[in-house]
Amino acid sequence: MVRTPCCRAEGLKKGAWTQEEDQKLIAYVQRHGEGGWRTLPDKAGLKRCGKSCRLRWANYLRPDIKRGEFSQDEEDSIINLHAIHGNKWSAIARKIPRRTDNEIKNHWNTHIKKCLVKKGIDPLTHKSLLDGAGKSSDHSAHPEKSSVHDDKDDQNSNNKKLSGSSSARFLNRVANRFGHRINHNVLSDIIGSNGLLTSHTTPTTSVSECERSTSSSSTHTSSNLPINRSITVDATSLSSSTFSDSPDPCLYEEIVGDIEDMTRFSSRCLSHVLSHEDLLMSVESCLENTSFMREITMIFQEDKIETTSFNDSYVTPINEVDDSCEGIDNYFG
DNA sequence: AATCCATTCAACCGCCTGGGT
DNA sequence: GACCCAGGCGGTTGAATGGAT
Repeated sequence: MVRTPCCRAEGLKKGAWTQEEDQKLIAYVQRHGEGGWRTLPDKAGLKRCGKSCRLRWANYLRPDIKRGEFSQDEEDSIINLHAIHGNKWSAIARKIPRRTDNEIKNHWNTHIKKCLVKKGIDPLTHKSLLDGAGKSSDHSAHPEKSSVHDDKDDQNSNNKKLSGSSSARFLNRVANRFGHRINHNVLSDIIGSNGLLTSHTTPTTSVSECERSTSSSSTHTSSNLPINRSITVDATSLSSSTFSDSPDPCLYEEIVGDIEDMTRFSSRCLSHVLSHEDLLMSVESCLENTSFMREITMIFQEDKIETTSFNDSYVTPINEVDDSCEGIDNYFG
């Protein structure tokens, strides 16, 4: 059977919508509601593709759409959400009231991206472009400008200790996933550490500042590590096709039960990972564009684990690594 | 005034996903 | 399970616009 095309090619209008077309579409949707886009053009007397109608309505004609310039708060939110979701514009749009994904996407590409670059921040990874310099990205220089995930209270409340067993479980899963790519000794050393970990969340770079000032960026500095790094987890942009192997059923229940601990652990652990030059070399391909973190997040997603708490702590500053993570610290010297 | 160039953003395109059968 | 369909999504395009020369 031949699949019917989404719209008849012949006689369909393209390009900018006229006022008359808009009125027809608005009138039809108001009368019949949204949906049935494929048949809508005929019924509404429009010579447009159904997709085009849906897009026009969703991005322009819907009454609850706010147009015009983005506020500082909105831009901040977009940057923060982009750090979490990546280019998942619809996911971002859902959290920015009255803005469409298309509008946000455009604004990102035309304004925000440039601002971040101007500030020396990689818009893809949200990491400093001046990686290794550790100078202009001193977070402490602009503590008041940290608008994202600046939840110290959460930090405190999350500061409960991790059991070594949950750490091991998590890393077992990580090892299963990445064993083919990462030196096994590294992970086994970490697993063997049974390190007690605490969570740390940190603010990311202020978004709104980019337009006001380009004098400095506000990522984190480490007093004891040469390179400033923050970890950005793109939880939703992960492709489910990344992994073909199924979750380990033996570990599943325990992992679900320990998710909070594990998210904290993974965040801390990977801070170490990302802060260590030698390991960086060995897993260079994994770390490209923080794909390593993304894929680890994927483990949680695959297990249908609520990622809220993980997202809340998606950035972990290197300088907040505490001494309780003995095994990892020992490994990294 | 004419031309060129950069920027913006509405709209399009192709692919993917989920639901129904 | 295979297939179809509708809707949704992200990337890209290109017309419109404005500034620079």
